[in-house]
Amino acid sequence: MVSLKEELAAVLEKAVGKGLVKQDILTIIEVPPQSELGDFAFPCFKLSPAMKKAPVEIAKQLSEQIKLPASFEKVVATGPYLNFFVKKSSVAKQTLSAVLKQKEKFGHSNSGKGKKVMVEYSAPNTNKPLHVGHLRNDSIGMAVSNLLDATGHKVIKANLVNDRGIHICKSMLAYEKWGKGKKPNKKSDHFVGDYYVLFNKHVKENPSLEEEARFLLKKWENKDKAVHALWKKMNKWAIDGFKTTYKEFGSHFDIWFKESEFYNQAKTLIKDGLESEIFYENDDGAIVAKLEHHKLPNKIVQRADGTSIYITNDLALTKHKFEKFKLSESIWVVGSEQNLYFKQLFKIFDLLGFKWASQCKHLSYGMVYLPQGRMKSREGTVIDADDLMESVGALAAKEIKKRYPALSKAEQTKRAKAIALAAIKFFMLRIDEAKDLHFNPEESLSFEGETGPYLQYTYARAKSILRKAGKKQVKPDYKLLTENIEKKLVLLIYNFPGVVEKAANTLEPHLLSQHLLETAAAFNSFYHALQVINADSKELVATRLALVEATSWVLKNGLNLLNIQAIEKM
RNA sequence: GGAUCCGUAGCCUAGUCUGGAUAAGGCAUCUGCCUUCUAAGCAGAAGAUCGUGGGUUCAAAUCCCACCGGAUCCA
Repeated sequence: MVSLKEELAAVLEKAVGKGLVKQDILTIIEVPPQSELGDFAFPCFKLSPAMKKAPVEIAKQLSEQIKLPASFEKVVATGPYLNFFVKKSSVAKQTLSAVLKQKEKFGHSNSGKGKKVMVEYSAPNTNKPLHVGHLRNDSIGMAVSNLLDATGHKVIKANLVNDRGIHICKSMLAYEKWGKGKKPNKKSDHFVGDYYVLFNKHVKENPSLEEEARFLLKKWENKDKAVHALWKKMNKWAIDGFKTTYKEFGSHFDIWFKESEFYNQAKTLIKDGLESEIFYENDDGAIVAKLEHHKLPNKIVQRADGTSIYITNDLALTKHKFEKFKLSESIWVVGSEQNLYFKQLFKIFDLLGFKWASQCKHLSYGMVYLPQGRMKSREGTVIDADDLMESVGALAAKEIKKRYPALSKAEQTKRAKAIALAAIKFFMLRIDEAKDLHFNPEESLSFEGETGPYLQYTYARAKSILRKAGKKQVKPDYKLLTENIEKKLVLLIYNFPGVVEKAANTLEPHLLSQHLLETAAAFNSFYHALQVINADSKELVATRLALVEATSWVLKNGLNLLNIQAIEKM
């Protein structure tokens, strides 16, 4: 389907002649600030020098000469702008009939033409439970995966568990000292996390605990049997706990990697790097990647004692990813504090000559802050993921009870869960991924205004109309959609696939979030201004029902792409 | 010390990549609207030196430079 914009650009190219080609014109065409002005606009300033005329006159002249494209009904010169109006009925027919035919899920999974992409997200540490930061990470990771999937790519969702290192040793040490033999008496990842907090509490009085933890890590390095047994036991507790949280939140993974499995697996890479003089050996024996000529600080890739650090494991894991899974692209959903790290990592891949180096992308997102500042898990000042879901769920349940006291307990719980998750996820996905997010547990999660529940509510309203209307007897007549608000809705529905495409290409789910808010707002205005079931004629009822159905389809599919459930009743 | 990101009404954000018409929403405040399809909604009022200063341009929230403030990372 040729887009309206392209149709317009083709005609403008002919009318304007020389200077500008279609590609230029496409970037110049814009949407006027008020819909009354028109649906598309062409500012004539750029033509002024070549035509040696004032933009206002050019607009006037073009408005008289131009031959309108088939989908357009009117062109008006407003000052220096050429404003075009689309033919409502034909766009409505085109858009709505196309949407209504697509009863199924939006998009075309695995069309075969797309890329094979791995999206790595979440990346928990096994010394503590998941917190709001992970929820932002997971929300973005899932949304991006869904967007890529819907736009024809094969997506592999991966979770890299950071299951080794000094942080785990701290939890292990505290457990050895103050919890030895105890079994989890609460959610098992929380049980493990408590010992991490306990360690950090005691280390203030007793700094030698740091030394003991390092000693434990040494023993782990040396494959001490008892230490490995404890490590495995506590990691299992942690990961079992994560799995419950993921299930509740709706995070899915196709594959799990563990950092420990790639620990010290980069020996060949290190050797190659040394031979090709991309790496060099420091005086103390540490291996360093020479990046200073590439406007980056040098990066240690292996410690003086020969042990791996995080980047060493990433070197090995990434090579494994691309080779084993034959990826065309790999995306890391990781916080912005790692921006430099990923620049260095990708530059090292590039220098080592991996041709997939250019297909590595860091989807950087802003940090989540609490009113008291940065979260510090060592001090326990974090918003726990499980606690948050539970408290928002309780809040949602209260709201439901207020509205529908007679509703069954089971239905109440079901709805409360869906609404709470929508509130949390949409809060994470509404804003630009790159921006830091200041999270205030008391104020941040509302069910009103620009929220997930608002979108769910709008969907439920639309579905309610469709339920009450029953079966249509008459065919829609798209010429009957004459109101401005109807036209606005049609154009928003029309734009939905394009927005999804762009959000997928730029890895910016918030573009979709914003579009859904606009669509919902337009639908609610429509809902209040005009009657559907009680409209003047049978034909108008049928036509508006088609509009309602198409809107509900956009909302449902849009929400699902954001990994948010659309609920039929609310 | 160096690098990167951010700064838009009391608060939270969209718009910045790709410059274009009166800077667009939400929260909070105020006024209306439930005997018509779900009021978690709608309509309206009020609220902005787009951090500051300079530059480029017919045109700057948007591009460039400097500075201020905040965050992050590196040493």
